[in-house]
Amino acid sequence: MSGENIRIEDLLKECSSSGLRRTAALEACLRALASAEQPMTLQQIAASSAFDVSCDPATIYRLVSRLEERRIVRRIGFHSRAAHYCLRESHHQDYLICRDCGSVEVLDIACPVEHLEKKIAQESGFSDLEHELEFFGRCANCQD
Amino acid sequence: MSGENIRIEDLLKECSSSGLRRTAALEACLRALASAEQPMTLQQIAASSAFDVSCDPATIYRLVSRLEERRIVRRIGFHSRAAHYCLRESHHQDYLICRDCGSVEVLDIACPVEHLEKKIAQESGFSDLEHELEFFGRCANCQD
DNA sequence: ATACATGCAAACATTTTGCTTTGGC
DNA sequence: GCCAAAGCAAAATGTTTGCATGTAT
Repeated sequence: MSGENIRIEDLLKECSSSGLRRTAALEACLRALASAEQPMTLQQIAASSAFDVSCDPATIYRLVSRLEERRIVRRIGFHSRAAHYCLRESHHQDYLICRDCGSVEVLDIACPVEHLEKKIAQESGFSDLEHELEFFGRCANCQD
Repeated sequence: MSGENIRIEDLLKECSSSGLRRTAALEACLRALASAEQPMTLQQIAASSAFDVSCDPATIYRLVSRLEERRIVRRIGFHSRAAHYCLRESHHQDYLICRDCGSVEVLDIACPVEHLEKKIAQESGFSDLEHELEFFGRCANCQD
């Protein structure tokens, strides 16, 4: 777990140097996100066992928004009503989602889209390009 | 425009044979979707000039839901609060979205993910797999 | 001491449902 | 005539903002 702690510490430093204050809610938020195996909704963050302070939903909303602006977290759409968030890992992840039960699996594949990104950036004039790739289907459990 | 009409007619036949009734709202809905160059929200469908009857938002919601179940339309997440929908074209489309102004461009690229889909289906046990690929960035106009 | 962060409450946008009436088959 | 579709209204859900108070720097 000390590796985890170091990771949180690094993230907190990044937050501080980008102007955020080191509050209990911020730490809890980062811990929750770091401990998750999948992208989480704001509700899931609040309910996470790693989120050990009580705080208002609006606070989590604002925290995660600030983290997103600073590109410390990444927002992911999926198809649920609520947005999902995850720490922006060094390597990009794609997802496999069940249309019926909503389960999410991380696809740790070599994403075939990376090289396209540069080409699209050039042709379109867009900057700061990134992509989101999801596969939707029906999982084994839901096929009956 | 007669090509368009034939296309709508085909879609209506498909709807009928899958149990939907041919109502004015259904026709208007299909026309709106067929005339759009981009995926639309339910509101945009209602506001489309091709949507020439007045009808309740709940009706459009239910219509589009039925069309989605029948896989006549495809739902797309983007990152806006409202879901977007488009007719399920024969060929798959990917998108380029501006994080700032929300503009959407259709990327008519040869999508490099198609072949992955089968592999993922096999390994995961998922069925009816399809994917969604979006690029997010900042468009030329918003870079200042 | 000064901003930034939080809690609380309320507004908002969109989706979703229940129930009655209408209209396609 | 029967059952699906539409209209209307209301609930549910999740996001977003305003303002007073608290707290990290």
